Amino acid sequence: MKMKSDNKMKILIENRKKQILDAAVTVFSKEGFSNANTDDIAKKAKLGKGTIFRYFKNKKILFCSAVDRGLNSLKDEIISEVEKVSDPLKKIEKIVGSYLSFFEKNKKLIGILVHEQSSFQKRIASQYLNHYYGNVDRIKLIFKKALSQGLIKKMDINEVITVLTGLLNGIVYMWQVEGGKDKLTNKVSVILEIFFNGIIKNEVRGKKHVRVSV
Amino acid sequence: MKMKSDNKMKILIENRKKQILDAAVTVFSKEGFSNANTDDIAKKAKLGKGTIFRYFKNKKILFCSAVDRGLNSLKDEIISEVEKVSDPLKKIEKIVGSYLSFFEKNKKLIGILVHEQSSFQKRIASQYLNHYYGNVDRIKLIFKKALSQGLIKKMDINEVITVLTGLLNGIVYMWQVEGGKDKLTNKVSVILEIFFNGIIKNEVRGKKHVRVSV
DNA sequence: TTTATTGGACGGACTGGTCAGTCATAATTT
DNA sequence: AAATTATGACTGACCAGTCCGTCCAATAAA
Repeated sequence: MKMKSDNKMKILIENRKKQILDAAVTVFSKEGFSNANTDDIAKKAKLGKGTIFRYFKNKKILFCSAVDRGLNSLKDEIISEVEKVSDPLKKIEKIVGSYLSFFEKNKKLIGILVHEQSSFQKRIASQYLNHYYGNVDRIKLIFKKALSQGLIKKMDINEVITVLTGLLNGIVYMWQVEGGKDKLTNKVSVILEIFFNGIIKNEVRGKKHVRVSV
Repeated sequence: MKMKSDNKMKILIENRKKQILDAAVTVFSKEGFSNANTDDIAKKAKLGKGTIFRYFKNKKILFCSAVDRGLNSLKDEIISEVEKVSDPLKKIEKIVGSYLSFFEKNKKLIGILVHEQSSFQKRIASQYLNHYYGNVDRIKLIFKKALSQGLIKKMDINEVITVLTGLLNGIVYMWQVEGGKDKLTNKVSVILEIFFNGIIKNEVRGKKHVRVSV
């Protein structure tokens, strides 16, 4: 029985998988899940179609692997940026900055994440929300610290985080819909200015009273 | 030669179309464009498949018609709410409130709008952005007035609007992903508080300086 | 009023094309 | 030469859109 050393083996397999995932990301991003066809992915990866299915049991698993790889690297990047500073407000700045910078560098992923929601509502519940709430827990700690240090107003932290994450997702999404022309990271300063200080003039603040009638 | 009066005819056709669109919205929302099959839509509409295609040339046109109907009624609803008040800040409140309230009432549409982006990148450019920017122009006027009345800080209005619309889209989207449990309109007050006043405590404002490093 | 005629609305079986996934064979590695 | 890895033609399922037969309601004829 011939056998490569387990180690060498694993590296080879990982390389092949990476090669396939890279092709898959490109095609899925352009075509969406249903429209993408596996022949195209194989062609793009310069492999036979059979090979694709040797490494990923089926199209769905291939797609989900691409999503997971993306979400994990997003998480890693945010964490490593946030750790660079200690002040809670600075950490929030880092979250916003690294989130936008990540998607600027990984534009193709945006399409894929949208498609995931579109094609696998079920999976969302488990996988995406896990990723998402994994991050949210970490973010929550940062806000709690900001609150205890008296930096931010007394507000429901969960609601504030919903607004921030919704805001980030929305901006990234719209940027991509509009064609991703200008730099996404240009928007960091406006986002932070509004999120931290709001749009209302200081002189006016308090005079006008926000009362909502839906 | 027999012929119903043109008028009666038109009403009949409109009813039929509405019946089909309602079924289509349900199925497309649940399944997405590619996954939805026209047999199911026909069944849901209690019509034969042939009939569906008598009223809508093909699946794509049926889908787009559903999107258009939705976007138009969203636009109508926002405009009618905004017209009820004259103060620019109150108008902004109305935009936020009616936007969320619309999607709370038309939850199925959220899925469909996501799918549109997912399935018809090309069409987005024309149809959706038309709708979108049609609204944006109207919103821009409101912000300009707020600015000229000295209510809001001197900021790039386009950027502010990007943030607001991104924020709204993002919140609606996330709400739906999470299952649309609690009332979406509950979030109006936090959104406005943050958008108008920011999260930072007044005492702290200005001391801490926002400086972004991406 | 009753019966015949007819145009067009409707249904759903059918078709032609597409594509995920398989498998028998070929190539390559050990 | 044995074992492992790669390949791409093939197949069976699926589904948008068609097409022809049925049915009904409105008019005309009796």
